[in-house]
Amino acid sequence: MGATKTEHFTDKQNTIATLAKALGHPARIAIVEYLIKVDTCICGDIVNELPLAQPTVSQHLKELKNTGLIKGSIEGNAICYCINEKAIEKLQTYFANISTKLTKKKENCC
Amino acid sequence: MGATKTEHFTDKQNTIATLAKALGHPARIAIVEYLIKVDTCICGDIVNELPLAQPTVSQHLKELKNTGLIKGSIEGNAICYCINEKAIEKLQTYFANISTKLTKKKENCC
DNA sequence: AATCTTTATCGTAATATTGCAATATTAAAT
DNA sequence: ATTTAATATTGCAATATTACGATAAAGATT
Repeated sequence: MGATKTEHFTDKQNTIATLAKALGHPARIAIVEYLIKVDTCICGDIVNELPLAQPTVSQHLKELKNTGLIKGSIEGNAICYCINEKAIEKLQTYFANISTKLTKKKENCC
Repeated sequence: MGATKTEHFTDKQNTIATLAKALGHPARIAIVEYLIKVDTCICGDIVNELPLAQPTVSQHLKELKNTGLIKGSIEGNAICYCINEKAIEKLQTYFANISTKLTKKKENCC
């Protein structure tokens, strides 16, 4: 035990959960926010932006990349990371949808 | 080590990360979706809706409650759970905001 | 070629999460 | 008062996550 039982849930549920999980750490939120702030892909100084050791940052970047939230391409001896807009859009759409459903909710609630 | 270093990040970053983390499991996504689907707070059969043992579900519900994503009130010998719209709204607003920022992005990107 | 810079990987320790059986709790029903 | 039903808590095993020092890899600079 200890491993998530993904097989019992729908693909969509697993996808959203995976994306949410990837953003479930303040460092990774900070990375995503930084990439949006700099508004470009010419990066290479993400480590200096975070209050964590370089291997830790590298690990968080890897995780964001694995879930598809960011993209990275080699650019000389630096690596150019940037947001994957499609992944963010998935989350945006998801929460917009359930938010809409909630506003249509009857008032028979606590 | 092993514990998240929340103290180095902003309150907002920690808040969003906590909410995202709570939704970072398909079972908890399924619970939230179910609560939205039934469109009411008269609950009491969440356990039967999920492919997990009762203690496991109870644990997931506790986690959602701790992060403020759902509310629960005792109603006889059943417990009435429902969505906390404000928490969902926080996420919705957050992703809508960064999504907007992304569309305004220059095209100097990979 | 030797060195510097940047990022990744390995190894490891500390902590957290997931899942469930067993048990407890609490209120309703008999 | 006993039983039933619904949910919570405890205890524990398996696994995952977080963090970082040490080291490796690879292109840039000198």
